[in-house]
Amino acid sequence: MTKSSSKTTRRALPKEVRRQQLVLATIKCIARSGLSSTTMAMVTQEAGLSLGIANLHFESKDKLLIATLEHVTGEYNSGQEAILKSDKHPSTAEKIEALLQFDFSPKVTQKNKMAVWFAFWGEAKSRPTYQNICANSDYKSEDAIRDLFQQAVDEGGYSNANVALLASGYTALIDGLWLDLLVAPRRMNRTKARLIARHYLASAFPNHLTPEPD
Amino acid sequence: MTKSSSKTTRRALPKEVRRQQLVLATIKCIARSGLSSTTMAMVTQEAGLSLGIANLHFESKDKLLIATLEHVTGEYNSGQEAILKSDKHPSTAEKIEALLQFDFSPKVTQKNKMAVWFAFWGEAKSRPTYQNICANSDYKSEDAIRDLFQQAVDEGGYSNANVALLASGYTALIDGLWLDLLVAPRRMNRTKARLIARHYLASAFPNHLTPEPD
Amino acid sequence: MTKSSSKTTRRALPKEVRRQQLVLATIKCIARSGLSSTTMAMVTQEAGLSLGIANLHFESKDKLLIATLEHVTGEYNSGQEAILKSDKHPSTAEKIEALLQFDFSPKVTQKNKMAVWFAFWGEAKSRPTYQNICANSDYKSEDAIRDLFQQAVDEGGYSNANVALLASGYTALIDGLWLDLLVAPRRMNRTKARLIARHYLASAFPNHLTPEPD
Amino acid sequence: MTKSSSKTTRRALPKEVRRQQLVLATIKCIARSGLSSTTMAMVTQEAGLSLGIANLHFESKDKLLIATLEHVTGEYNSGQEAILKSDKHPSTAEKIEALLQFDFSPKVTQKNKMAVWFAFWGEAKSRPTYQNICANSDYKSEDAIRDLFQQAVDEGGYSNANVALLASGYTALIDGLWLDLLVAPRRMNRTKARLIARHYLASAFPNHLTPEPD
DNA sequence: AATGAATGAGCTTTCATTCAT
DNA sequence: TATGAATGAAAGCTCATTCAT
Repeated sequence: MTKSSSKTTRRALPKEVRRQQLVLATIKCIARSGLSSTTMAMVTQEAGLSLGIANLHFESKDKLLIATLEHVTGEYNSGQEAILKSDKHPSTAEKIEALLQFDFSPKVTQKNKMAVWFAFWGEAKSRPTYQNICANSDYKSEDAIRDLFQQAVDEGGYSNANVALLASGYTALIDGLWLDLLVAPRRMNRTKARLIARHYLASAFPNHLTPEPD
Repeated sequence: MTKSSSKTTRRALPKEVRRQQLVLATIKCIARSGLSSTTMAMVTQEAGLSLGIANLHFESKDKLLIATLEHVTGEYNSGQEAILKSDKHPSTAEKIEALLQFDFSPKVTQKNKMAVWFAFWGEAKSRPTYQNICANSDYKSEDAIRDLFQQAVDEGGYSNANVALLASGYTALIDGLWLDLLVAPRRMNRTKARLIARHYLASAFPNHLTPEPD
Repeated sequence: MTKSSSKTTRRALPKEVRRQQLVLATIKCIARSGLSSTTMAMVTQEAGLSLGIANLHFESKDKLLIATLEHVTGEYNSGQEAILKSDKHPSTAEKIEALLQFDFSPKVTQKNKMAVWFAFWGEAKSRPTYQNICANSDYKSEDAIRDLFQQAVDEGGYSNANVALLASGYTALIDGLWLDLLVAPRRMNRTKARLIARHYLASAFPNHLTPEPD
Repeated sequence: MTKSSSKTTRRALPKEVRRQQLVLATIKCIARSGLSSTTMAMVTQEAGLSLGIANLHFESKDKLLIATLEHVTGEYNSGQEAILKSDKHPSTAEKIEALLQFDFSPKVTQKNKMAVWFAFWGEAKSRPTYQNICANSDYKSEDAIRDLFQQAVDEGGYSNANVALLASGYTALIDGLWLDLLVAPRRMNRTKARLIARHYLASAFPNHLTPEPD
């Protein structure tokens, strides 16, 4: 199972490659064993590297974990940003639709990634650093969504819509759906989750979105 | 306070009292330090008891943690059940209103309790025992909510409403709002969260609930 | 060699006894292996105890080492003080003689103790804590010696004697002789060292002391 | 500066130059951080060289440390020898005076050098190699001093002087004074130390030296 | 039923050494 | 010669668990 089975040579690789390698291994380990049970030995073995290397590239376990959290949140935020700015979805309606697809795409709702996400959230209360990273990611995402919703409101003439509240609500709903996807997979699945989210948006922006997918 | 006051009489109670004492101390410790940093020494000190006592009453740390999780989920589930069955809220509309009040009451959204909740959720993926307890609590709650929503639908003539979906959606939204309450307190507060949840319900059951509180 | 071979029972002993046990084991280990090569495992094994116990009683290796240094310096200082205050040596001349005996007594010039002494001196430059303890012990000793010398001067009419200089000189000479005893045992021995110190004192206080022992 | 300047010509020198560079860096590091905390990375960085180079030129850390100790002791011994053999100080009295100046010259009592000296002495008990180097240096120095003292005795008619004892005593006194200079700088300084040493010599060789400097 | 000193497996971290470049 | 990324043994420390009292 150990990634690189070619134990043959000890090859020096660019710093960024090693860091990436270790972060990915960390994600796997957290998903498999949980945050608190993940050890440096586990991570480095998963990466097919030696024990000492993680401290060489990250100085400490804590910094490796933070880098891992930042990787996951960063990936989400930039993915979301890419969609909202993309020319592929010129209209607001298309953007909302694309956001919905993105939020429940296999990449985003990958069990490994979500497990990492929630593992850190679980520790966030007692770890200001985690808390900040999580909160900032949330704020960023919510801000982007609010801008999008504002456009929809401007276009659609939804008279007394509270954009801020809608954005917060959508963000919370997404978080909750992910949680159920992870924790109660027997009752929740991607399709169902996406449908619930769609209903939420359709009820707010009926001119942009139908409650049922076409 | 630490020791049983009367030397002469020893009741059968103490056993359950000790367990309670330890569970409450565990909640405080998890909220303060996180799940992984909570030690037996911490918990017993917080409870004002001796180190050995936790093992005496719970056999192992793991069992104490499980008892703690069960305490928190049980408290929520029975609180919810009490409301839905109570004679104080005879009508469906009143029950929905009461549920909303309950889900964002100070007792339920207490930081300590929520921190415990999410701490375990964070580890759930890699810990089947936690996963089961969390999922079962969720299922139980969702079932109760679905029954309530079914009543509303039966009464209100909401033609093509998907009750299961609404219940899942409401449950997810609540979870997500709690998460934001804990993780992004700068942007989310109880009043706002309750309003978002109310909007969600009002849009599904317009005859039972207004989007804005009276 | 492990001290207590009776691995039989794990018996709780008074805190002070355990600390003493560990400090004595530390002295042996430092003497045998040097300061930097002394490990917690070594010390606890030497004491016939378990690995964890040192941290239980001293919190950290550093604190154990400091306690060890304090033990050694404290022992010397209190031994010296006992002599200078004792009624067994009423006259100044007798006190000087007793000091000389003490400074080269088997107990004080025990290889183990001296090894510890110098091990810490060697690290003192870069470790303020060690430096302070060593310096304070030195100052204390030198002060006591200066008082004694002052008495001798007052009695003996040594006209232009510089008491402070003599005390500093004697202290330095003692330190240097100990060093040679430890480092160059082929050329230095207790008898020779004591003779050198005696000459030093006799040359300063000819009325109190003869250059050769009687 | 780090690299040999001329690409074209490579001299035989560099090898010795590199060793020198590393030894000097080691001295600085030991003085700054202590013997046990000095790492290869530290030393090579201090020298402005790459990590691997120390092993290239010294095979192991231990050999580098030994070379460093030899450098420091060698420097002292050859400095002392130079004085005692020099034509600049033809008379015995002048030689004694010069020795005194040398032993407390800034170069010899440089904090860095003394720190190294005592760092190794501290480990000597448990490290035969260090012990030998230190002892041999001491012996060499003491022998040279004994020869000088013998001359003084021959010239000065100091009837029943024990030259060996005096030489050992002087050596010990010097060591002790250095120690105090390093460890208790608040009470000892070069001038005071030199005065104490001078008194010691003056009391043995009154015809060659006055107790107070001219 | 209660205590807390004692245990030791298991963790993170350090760092001398190696070796592909 | 020279480099510095990579290695992994060995260290200090933590803490769930045990058990004599």
